[in-house]
Amino acid sequence: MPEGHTVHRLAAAHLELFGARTVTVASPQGRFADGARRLDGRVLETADAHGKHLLLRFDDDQVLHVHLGIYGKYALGPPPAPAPAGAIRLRLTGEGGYADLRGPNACELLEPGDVKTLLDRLGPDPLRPESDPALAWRRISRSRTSIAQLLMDQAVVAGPGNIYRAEVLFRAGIDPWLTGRDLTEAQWAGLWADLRVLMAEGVRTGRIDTVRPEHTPEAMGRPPRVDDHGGEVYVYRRTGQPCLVCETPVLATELAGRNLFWCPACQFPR
DNA sequence: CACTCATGTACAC
DNA sequence: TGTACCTGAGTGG
Repeated sequence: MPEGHTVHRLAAAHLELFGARTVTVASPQGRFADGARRLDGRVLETADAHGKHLLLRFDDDQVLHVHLGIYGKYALGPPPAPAPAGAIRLRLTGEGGYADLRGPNACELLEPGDVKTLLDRLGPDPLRPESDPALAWRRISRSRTSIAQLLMDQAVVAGPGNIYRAEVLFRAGIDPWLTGRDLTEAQWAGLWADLRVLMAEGVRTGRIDTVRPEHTPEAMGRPPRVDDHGGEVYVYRRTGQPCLVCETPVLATELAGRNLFWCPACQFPR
């Protein structure tokens, strides 16, 4: 379930489970057998998330790059690791526990130059304190592309995915089809600040909750509800259901191959 | 069992 | 714009 907050949690978890200790590395499924052999027995030195990319650096300066893509999943836990089940591309085991990786978009060893290339093509990550939102604004303010599409472009902003995209636009009351160049700088500042808040909370809790206290079902006098992805949201995957603020049915459409959800009343009529 | 869908990206045309 | 990648969960028969 990978948006940026998940990957930042994974980085922290890797340091906690394996940091500064020897790690056993295997590829039970076999598709990362060569890489696993090269990493086996090394010490994990750093674990970092940049947007949705996880970078694990080992004591011989080898860097493992993992990107979960849309299917990828980690299963982490304390020892002992369970008998391998299903297609496990990568298994790390150590005294602290185990980490099983399935279905990633990328699981590969990177040369130092590759790491730089990777990081250079990412926009600022709201979860990294040093990130500069002005770098994103430079591209957004010149673009004729919709803000909805720009928010999913990892070269513009690194980390947000389809849920944060939909939710942050809803919370700001912004029409998803507003173009980058028609967005005001103040609106961008607001979106960035909200991404920082929401995603940091996502790192803390491991879920995506975006509904403000005044709009919770309890506060609105409605029956309680749980969204199927585990958190509580305004519009993501709520097609046809009443907007939590104004009760207008939530709309959905496909935009650049992904589902986009929005409230046509709270976020401006088209 | 078959089929659909998914919090993503890269490349082809 | 379309399609491949890749795995599991959910649904329907």
